[in-house]
Amino acid sequence: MTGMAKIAKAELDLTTEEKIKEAAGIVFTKKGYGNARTRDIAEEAGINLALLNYYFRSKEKLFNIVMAERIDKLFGVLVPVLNDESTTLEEKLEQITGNYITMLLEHPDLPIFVLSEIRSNPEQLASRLQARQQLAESVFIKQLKAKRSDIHPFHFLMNLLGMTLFPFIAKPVLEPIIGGEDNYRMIMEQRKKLIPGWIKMMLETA
Amino acid sequence: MTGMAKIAKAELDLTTEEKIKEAAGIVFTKKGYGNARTRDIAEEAGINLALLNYYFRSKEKLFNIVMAERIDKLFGVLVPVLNDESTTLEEKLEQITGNYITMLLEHPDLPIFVLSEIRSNPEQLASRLQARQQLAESVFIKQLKAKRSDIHPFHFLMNLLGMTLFPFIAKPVLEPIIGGEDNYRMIMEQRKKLIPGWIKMMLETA
DNA sequence: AAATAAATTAATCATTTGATTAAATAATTT
DNA sequence: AAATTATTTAATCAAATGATTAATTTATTT
Repeated sequence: MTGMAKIAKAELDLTTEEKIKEAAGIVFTKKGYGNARTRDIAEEAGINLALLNYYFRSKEKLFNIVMAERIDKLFGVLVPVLNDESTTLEEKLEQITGNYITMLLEHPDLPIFVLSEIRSNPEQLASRLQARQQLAESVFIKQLKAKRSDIHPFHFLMNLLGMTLFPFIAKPVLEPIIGGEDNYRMIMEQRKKLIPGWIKMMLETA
Repeated sequence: MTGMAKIAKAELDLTTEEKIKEAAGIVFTKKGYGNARTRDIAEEAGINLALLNYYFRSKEKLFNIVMAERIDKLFGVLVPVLNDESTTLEEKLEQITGNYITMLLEHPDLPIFVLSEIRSNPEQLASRLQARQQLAESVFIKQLKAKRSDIHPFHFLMNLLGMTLFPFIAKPVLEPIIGGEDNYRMIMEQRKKLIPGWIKMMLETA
């Protein structure tokens, strides 16, 4: 009612459209496209179901918007680093691992969401990743080749991403085994330094 | 019509129940529970839709049977090796990587299927993995601790599984980048020897 | 062979679910 | 303020979908 409140409200609250998109992100990410109900999303957003279609036309269109954002988020950590001419290979390793682990501790089910939706709908989504040539000719790959010409550079990329992302992909299985959220987080923090070290080791040892 | 044909048919063909289970495995694995239609499964199996419910009562019961089999298949590669008192740590590394890669080249979407269904339904499924204590006290973990007491043994487990499983989880993204199925398979065959070597390196280098 | 049980099918049901409509309310423009 | 446009809601629709039923065919038992 007061000016204060008005301003606070304007800053804190999201528009209806944003609320729906936020809710859709939560529900789609948790349940996947097929298991998500538009009614779940409407409820999560605290809006009437019809509004979802008013703003986004259909479940599929809403999903595509959410998915595009998630793909950007997941690959946005990687792509800029890969083509940075100004950093060494070692710096790139540290950046990629550090950036990913920091981001994924906040959004742990991002990788499994993106990858499992790509699997269940390869035509639509895999095409959106025009990484192809882009990655193969990246600075990062060239740096790897220069360091170890005897082993295909993709091996090291797989190792880096596997060691970094897999613990999040398998989190529902690993976390209880490790002994809860705090231990899990601690282990992941340790890996920010450990993984780049291990990759360097692989690159240097004959 | 001939005796020959009869015998061949009896040996090659599956019972209706088995056909449905096979088809359910294919459809559920490709699409996930939510995106799979019981009609898809019936069609894949070449049977009438009603037969699915005649044999399995419901989509959910059928899914649980398929999922239990898949969980067994995915963890069956790991668990027996982990508790083998008769093999060295190094032998275990080779067995786990070799067994997994061989199996996953035939069933590449097994890990993402199991892990993404666990994510979208943690209560039901995560409980089925009573690995907890079992894994933490396994021979494998003890051998890791004995070799490197300064680093939590789960780090090495994550590395082993991450490097081995992640390339399959991300296959839809990686395979096109690598340059098709043949190249992908070749890289994976190389990793059977490379991964155990890298893990040994991590364990030995100070 | 007759009777009984098991397997299969076509048709249908009931619910869920994505989407729409028409009316009501709120905001903006004239 | 009146008119217009944008937003929101309750009610409803139509299609998809999991499941069932009753009848038919096939296999097994008596």
